[in-house]
Amino acid sequence: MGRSACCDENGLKKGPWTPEEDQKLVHYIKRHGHGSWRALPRLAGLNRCGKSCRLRWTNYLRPDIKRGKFSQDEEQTILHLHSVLVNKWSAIATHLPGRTDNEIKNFWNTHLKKKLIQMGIDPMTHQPRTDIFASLPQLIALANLKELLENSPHLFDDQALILQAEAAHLAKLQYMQLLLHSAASTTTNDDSLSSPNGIADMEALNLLSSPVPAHVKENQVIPNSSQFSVGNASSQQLHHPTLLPHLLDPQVPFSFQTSLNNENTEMGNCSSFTMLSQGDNQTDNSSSWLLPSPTIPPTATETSLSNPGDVSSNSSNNNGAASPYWPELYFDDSIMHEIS
DNA sequence: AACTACGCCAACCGCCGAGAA
DNA sequence: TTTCTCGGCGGTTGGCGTAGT
Repeated sequence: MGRSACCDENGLKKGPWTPEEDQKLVHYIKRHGHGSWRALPRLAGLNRCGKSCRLRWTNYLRPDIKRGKFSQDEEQTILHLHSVLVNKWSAIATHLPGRTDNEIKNFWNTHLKKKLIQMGIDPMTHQPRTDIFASLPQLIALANLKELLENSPHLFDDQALILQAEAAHLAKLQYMQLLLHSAASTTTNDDSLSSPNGIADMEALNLLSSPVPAHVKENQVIPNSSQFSVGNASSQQLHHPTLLPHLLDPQVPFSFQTSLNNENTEMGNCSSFTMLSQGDNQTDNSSSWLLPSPTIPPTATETSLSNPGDVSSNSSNNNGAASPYWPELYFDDSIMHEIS
């Protein structure tokens, strides 16, 4: 059970491989096979440890390695396999010919994990996150409306909507207050920020400062409208990954269009507005958000004393008990069906 | 143009299990 | 049974390139 001795040897070269070293390694393995990795460096004339040679060969020099960007199919495969196998990179790699475990691991850590976090999905469980951070992306999207309205007032003709965006912005501030309160009460005896979820939470916190994408201000339009509403108690809660990127991904342009078809809901009067996709000029099958009219916000004291669990329990409650002042997004069942 | 921050990814580190001595 | 070597694995690091200021 001892440690590999080769790593402890002194005088062996480390760091990036030179083309000459690559050539020596490839030439030797093509002629003799790798055989014993421990003996290989000496036989091949390399001043490296066997482990370094093995990694260089398996991760880079092997002739059957596929390089370049991951395809959509490969990405889906990784997501699926990771939901089953978790961080068993070598096992995942066996299902992706030409890809190494190292390459898949890097791709996961630099792309897919962040993508899932932005969608409000726990990258370890592949389930919607149920803690207070789970609804953060939605909240940010709402809060950013305020900036959108401020920067592009000509896009909107609904004074009530402006008030509602102001309310969403206030909610963002209160949410941050809650987070600070939560952090302050846990720093002394809690290592949540160093836990896997803590890291995700830190990344989620970074999203708080995400700006309104520039193209939004330019009133661009994107394909395929998406409809969802805010605060409609009878609708299905939004934890669907398909639409959030439209709100969060700067690569996905979108714009808004308001209309004054106020509706009475359990949340009070709602104004709808539409998220338009590129090339979508019609409003009959376009999509609307229903923003609840502002209500009296909880006081700072009430907010800071709130149990974060209350927020998440609201989030998981489809019976409409959610506080109107914690912005929550809901899908109508028909829309969920359309998406799926 | 210079500096900084950030993302990407090749390579390393340290642990583990299998199997040989 | 114990000890040791080896190959394999997942986590982490550090250097490089690029975007932003």
